[in-house]
Amino acid sequence: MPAYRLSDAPRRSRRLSKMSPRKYDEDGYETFDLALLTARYPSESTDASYSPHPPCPPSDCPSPSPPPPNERRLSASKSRKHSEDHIRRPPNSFMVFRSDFWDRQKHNPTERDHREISKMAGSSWRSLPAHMKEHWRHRAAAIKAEHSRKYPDYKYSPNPRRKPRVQKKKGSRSDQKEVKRCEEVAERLMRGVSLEHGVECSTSPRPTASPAASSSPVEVKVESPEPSLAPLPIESMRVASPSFPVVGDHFISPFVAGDLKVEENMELQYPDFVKHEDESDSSRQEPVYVPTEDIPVIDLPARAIFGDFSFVPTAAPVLKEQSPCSSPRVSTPVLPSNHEIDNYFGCKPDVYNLEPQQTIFTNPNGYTEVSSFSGVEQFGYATSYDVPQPQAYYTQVNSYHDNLNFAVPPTYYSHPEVGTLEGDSFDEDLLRELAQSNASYQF
DNA sequence: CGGAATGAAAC
DNA sequence: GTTTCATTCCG
Repeated sequence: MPAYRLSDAPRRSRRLSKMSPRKYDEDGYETFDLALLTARYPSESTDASYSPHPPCPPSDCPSPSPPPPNERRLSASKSRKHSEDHIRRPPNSFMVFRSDFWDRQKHNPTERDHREISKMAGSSWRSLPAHMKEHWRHRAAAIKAEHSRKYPDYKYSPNPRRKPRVQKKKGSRSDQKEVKRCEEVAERLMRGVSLEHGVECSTSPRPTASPAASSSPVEVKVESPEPSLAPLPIESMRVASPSFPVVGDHFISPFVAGDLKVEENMELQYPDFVKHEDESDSSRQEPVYVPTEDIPVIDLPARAIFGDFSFVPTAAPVLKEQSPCSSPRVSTPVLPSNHEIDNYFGCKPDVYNLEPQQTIFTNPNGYTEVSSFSGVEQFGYATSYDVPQPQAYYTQVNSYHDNLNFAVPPTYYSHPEVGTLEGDSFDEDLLRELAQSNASYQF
């Protein structure tokens, strides 16, 4: 049974993240369709980078098996890696994080040397709040789950050990001082400190194989007016893209720009949303910090759990000016209108425009997610503010990653036993039956 | 192609 | 405990 609500604290509407869609260049990301339930993969990726494992419908794609053992044996790791049938390991949480870390900066990088990028990512990682690390672990777990689905026979089989005895020095994962300094730089990045002052973590000269080389310090260049890396006062913090800002425990999306004044007991909330077709609309209001208690408590029905999948029907919130919602096709949760949702949550919830092949599902960790398709962010991020049906809403509650509450049009409920609308196997009656047999599900 | 990070999985 | 390899791309 998936852990869903981790906290007993009241659910409050809060939206801390609205990252722009990201594309993953490599397998495991871009092709991460998690087509547990639905059929089609994207026809093609628009991304210039090519996935070595092109998308392919599960039905058409014989489940890949690991390369023949002998072939694996004789190839060097490099050629093996590049061989067509080599199946890469799923990335661990840090690798996913690092990819994201780079993704945020690559369009406007202050540092191009990936040895430094890695150092900064490492620093950021170590300073990441636990719940955010959990977020990345959860993403890695989902990627891994998809990897297993795609390659059921995959087994990690590293090359035979070549250097039996090159003992890495204890401190060689970086010299302690260097770590510290880099952490300071990374912290600035993480907090979204504007980089306009030329803060950079200039690398030590290229490290040689000699362990002594690792002791060369990281030089931190900070041009005036900031002479040092003294911690920034939070109240004057400037959040700028590209950044990965964290305020206290909270993740703030990079698109949040401007001076934010943050005080204790305040949390980020988006203002009443004004329809913007265009992100560059200058009238767009920035999110503001408000007292926590001012954020309306959300009282949502319990999550329905169907075996491996679960859904949270978002009941129509009680609004002052309640109006009928979009009409569901079957007896499913009544979806509030966009306007109602905006009012209710005090902000624009992220909206997913689900493609036919997309679906809502609960991943092995018990988190609700939207399956991905090519070129579009797969987890928890808005893909659009336009809301043609079908659509799904979610708001973030209590933390960045957990307690996602979805409202999904009935046609997009999916279940292994029920199927999805996409397939012909979608069985509304069975869905209804399952739903009714589950006391926690409320229509 | 090494390297820089962290972590999973295999020895 | 030690090694490889996941990501990324500059030097």
